[in-house]
Amino acid sequence: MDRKNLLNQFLSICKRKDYKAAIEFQDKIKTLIPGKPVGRRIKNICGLDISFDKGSNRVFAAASMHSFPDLAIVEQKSIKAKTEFPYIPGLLAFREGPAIVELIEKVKSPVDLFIFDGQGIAHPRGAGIASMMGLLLDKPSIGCAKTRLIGEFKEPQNNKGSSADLIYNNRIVGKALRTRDNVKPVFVSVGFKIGLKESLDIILKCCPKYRIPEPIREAHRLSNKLRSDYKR
DNA sequence: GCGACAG
DNA sequence: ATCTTGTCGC
Repeated sequence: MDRKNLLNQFLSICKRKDYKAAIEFQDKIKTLIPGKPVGRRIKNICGLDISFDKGSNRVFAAASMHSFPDLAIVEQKSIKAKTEFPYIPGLLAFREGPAIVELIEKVKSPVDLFIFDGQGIAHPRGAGIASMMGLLLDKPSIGCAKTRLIGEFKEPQNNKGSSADLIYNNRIVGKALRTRDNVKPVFVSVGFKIGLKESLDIILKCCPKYRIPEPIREAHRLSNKLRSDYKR
């Protein structure tokens, strides 16, 4: 089963809203996750996020490309799309994935790394949205969620840069990372083809001023802007 | 059965 | 996630 087939299979499941197949798909691909880390130097980081329209199935996906480590905006793209899948904890990728795939086709700059607003391997089946999309798009990726999905952790120290292990099934699946002094930590986990230590380092460097990494924060702004502009 | 539960 | 005003704190 090559990448193209996996992607088509994934999109089919999303369209059919096949919850059972979705879970089986995650169990099947988790053997390919997190993949072997790519040592290549990271120059361009792409943050991704989606905003939703309250009463419809419309979604607004945005990508914000930043040079690294200076974090300058290199390119930004956003699209309007539709989603069939509802939000179900553990199956987020099936709701947001199709729009992400469509969006990525419009991004022209070379991507070295994706940062997703959600979990990587810190997931019940080791297949959070960052891991799944990293695999399907064949790009290194990091999961950076605002809240926890699974696992236990001890509160990290209150200063920026402090972190604590996120433990699940007796394994370290990620870290609760303080990206600013005295703010709630974010949950960082390996997505695809990158190590945890490097992930933490990168996320921290993407937060020179705010709790949320600049690429994701910017993508979030973009998707919300597209939504508000659309409603007029 | 009960509680938890990314966005 | 989205719906929303004021409000507490650096």
